[in-house]
Amino acid sequence: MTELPKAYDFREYEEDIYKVWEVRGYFKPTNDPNEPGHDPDIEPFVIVIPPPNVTGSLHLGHPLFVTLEDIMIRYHRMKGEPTLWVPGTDHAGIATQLQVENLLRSEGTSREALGREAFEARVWEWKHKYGGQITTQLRRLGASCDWERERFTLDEGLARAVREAFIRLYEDGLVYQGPRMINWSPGLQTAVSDLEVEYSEEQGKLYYFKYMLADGSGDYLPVATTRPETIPGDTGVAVHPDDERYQKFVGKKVLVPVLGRKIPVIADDYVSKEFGTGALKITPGHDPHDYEIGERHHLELINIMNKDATLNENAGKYAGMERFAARKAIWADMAEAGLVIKEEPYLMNVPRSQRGGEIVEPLVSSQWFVKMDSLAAAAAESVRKGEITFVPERFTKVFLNWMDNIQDWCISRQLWWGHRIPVWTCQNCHEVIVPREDPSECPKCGSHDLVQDPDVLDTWFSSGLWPFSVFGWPDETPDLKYFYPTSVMETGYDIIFFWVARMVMDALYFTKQAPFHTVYLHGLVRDDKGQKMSKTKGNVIDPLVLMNEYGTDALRFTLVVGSSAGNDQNVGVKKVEANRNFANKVWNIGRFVINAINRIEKQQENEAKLTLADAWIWAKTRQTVNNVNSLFENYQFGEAGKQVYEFLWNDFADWYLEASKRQLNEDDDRAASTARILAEVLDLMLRLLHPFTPFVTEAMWGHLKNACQSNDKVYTPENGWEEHLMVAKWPERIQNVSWEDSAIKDFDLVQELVRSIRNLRSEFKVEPNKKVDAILVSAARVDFLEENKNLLVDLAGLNEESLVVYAEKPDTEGLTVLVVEDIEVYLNLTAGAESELDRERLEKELAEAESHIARLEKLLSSPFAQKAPANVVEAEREKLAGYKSSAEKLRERLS
RNA sequence: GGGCGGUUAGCUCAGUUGGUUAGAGCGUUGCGUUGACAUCGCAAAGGUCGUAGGUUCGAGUCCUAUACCACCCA
Repeated sequence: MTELPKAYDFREYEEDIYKVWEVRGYFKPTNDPNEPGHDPDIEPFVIVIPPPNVTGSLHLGHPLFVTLEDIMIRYHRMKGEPTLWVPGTDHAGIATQLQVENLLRSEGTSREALGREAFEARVWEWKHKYGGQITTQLRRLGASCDWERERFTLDEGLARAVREAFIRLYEDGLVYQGPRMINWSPGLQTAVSDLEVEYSEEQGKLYYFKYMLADGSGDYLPVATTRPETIPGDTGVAVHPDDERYQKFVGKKVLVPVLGRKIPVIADDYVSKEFGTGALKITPGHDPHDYEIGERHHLELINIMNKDATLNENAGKYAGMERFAARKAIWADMAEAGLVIKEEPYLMNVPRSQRGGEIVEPLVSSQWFVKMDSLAAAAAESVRKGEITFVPERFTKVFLNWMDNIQDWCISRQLWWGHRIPVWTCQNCHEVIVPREDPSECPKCGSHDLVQDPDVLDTWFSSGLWPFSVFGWPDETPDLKYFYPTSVMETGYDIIFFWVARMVMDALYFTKQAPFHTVYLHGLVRDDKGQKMSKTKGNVIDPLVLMNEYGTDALRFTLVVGSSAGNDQNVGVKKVEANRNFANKVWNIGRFVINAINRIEKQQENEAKLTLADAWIWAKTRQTVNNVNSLFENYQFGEAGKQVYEFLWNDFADWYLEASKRQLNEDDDRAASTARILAEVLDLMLRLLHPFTPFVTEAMWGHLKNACQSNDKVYTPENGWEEHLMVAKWPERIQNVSWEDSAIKDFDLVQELVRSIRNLRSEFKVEPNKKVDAILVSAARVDFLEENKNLLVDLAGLNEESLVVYAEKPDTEGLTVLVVEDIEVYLNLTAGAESELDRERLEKELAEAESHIARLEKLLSSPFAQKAPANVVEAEREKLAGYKSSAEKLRERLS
């Protein structure tokens, strides 16, 4: 039997343990529908991974979601359910394309130079080279996913699903193409969806100028705008219908500055009388609100901008100028023409691209859209009916609010990396073909001159299908039949619209079922000061560095424990370090228990009556097991982990292990019984803790199992030892036994006595290893004290030989007293007895007791005594009695 | 403009059926090599639970108002 090292070294275990799990096939679901003997009636637990960006690098969000999902998966697996976690990655159209384009740039070439096909090949090459990185890192995190079912949003099967989905939507009239106002990203040269635009408040200017009447009267309408460069696109000026100032202008024509084009003045209640001058220039081609007003009033729509955000020929002399240069030029010309009134500083909402941050340009462009209203209505209904619930619950409202105000979704992207839109146009007869197989000729005219739409689909279009496409949809595969719908969708609240919403809509539409019954949303990870982590701030903590330094378990535990669902959390290195220490604590508890097991020589012959410590730790164990079960059922993983942590450290290690040391040296039956309790409690706790910190628990459990098996006199779990902890049985709730409450109450008293004695020793500067002579006095608790005086001897450092218990107070001359409820403890503290210090201490204690007595007497004479539940009142009465007897003893001593 | 979350110890945060002296980790202070653990142990200091009302026998927890911070939607 080799001695275990004093400290847990995660490097020794993590990699090997993960390999063993995988080789043993533990990541694969039991009751696999593709294997013989499959029982379709057993309900599986299934999670599909929120696929990380295939070229992305690991950040702290990954360990967070991996840990949460792994916790759920391991918990259900240990409960014996068929459990499947499908891993995979996302092709992330824009992000990936940009990365490869950067690479090409460094090679002095570009995607345009390569051409579409060569570029795509290049991206695949990149994907094969770096795509594995992220999944390797997920493995390091301990993710127990079924790697044989790993998918990629751009793999062949998913491409089929995407095409099928597109075609069905098209055939049902839910996908359409047409010119609409969209968000254009000039740098990326693609349309983006509304969700990919972020608005940031920035200091800008409000420009006031004159819209001269076309009748030559010299009268003008004062107008304010934040974007003078769009003036050439103006096709109207709007005022509020009730605005007396401007009513006389409505219906007249005004002249577009510099260009001199005549445009109408219209009345519309969209205009706010208070904003600016109360008159609004309308540019239907370059502002979403103006677009709507333009539609209402049939205003002309003029596009003045090129795709690269320079102005075009419709802007007259400004053609070719970049948008912000044009702003200056136009304003200068207007000033010269005497049209400028004033400028004032103005805080404006600037639309910026979520990726890259450049200013997005609203403009009209022909794109593909998904019609959302019916899809959204179905999704909202499903949630309202309770088919899908959110954790935390408050996101239900967020979700429904979005669904109720849905806009059509722009799904085409002018990129080369992604699912190509499966639409061909016959160049001969202009027939539009949306086929399931790539066409070679036009079904209408037979022409072979077919051209496919050059655009690709928004990545989220394929992500939305993920919960069923990963199982082979549209085919009715065994996996789809058995594992779909899935159970829980776990992801960050920041993609509730991007992803969760789309999944729900797609699933209801294509599979007629909600894709999962529960959505668990986690918060964002921030640095230890609550700042968003970003490379520019330099406050990014690399998870790999943390794992290398402190171990995976420490990182996992940190991210889950001490945070709650849906709330952001701050993570600092210190916390991870503290949890590394916890892993070490678990390890050393294990070493102690194993050592105890190894020293047992004789099997337990007679039932040893439980000691107070035994009864107490068992009661606490049961409480912990039951609490953790409830917490898991309510998705309160952080609190569950914390409870195990506190039990192991504060109850088991600090108290029971200490108490067990003597018991292990008593007679054979007692020793064997104690070792059994140690082993059983540790076994249970390792099981409870395993989903959180899978490595150290698996490692220690293996050692525990070995020790128990090589000394099977001691302990064997009810159902025997499983192969590995990962597939061991989860501890279900344990029934309460009658003696638990009194065991807890009694041990609490012991703890209080021990703490008081320790405090007093510390106050009187008694050497830690000095045994103190003591006398215990209590009329009512002689038996209790006799039975448990060993605990006081061991835990409080009393002198065993001289310790005596009395019912009646003997001569205690020269001894220092402390009082806990009706128990007096007289200690022989040579330095202290009868001193001023001692007196002061007793007076302080008396004062404290008296203040409690006053407080409780007041409480108990208030309506509380009648109205509060009996047990609550009783508890207060007992406290009062305790304080009263303490006070009495103290007063006696002081007199 | 609408909505949501937060405000608890020096710092970072827990605290889900309201139960009566409010918890943890880190930090601080003092003591410590008792064969599980110095990646540790024992102890100490430290909080009118943002503010003001209300409901209640009882409020960190429920309600109303309000301040500040953060976020989401428009």
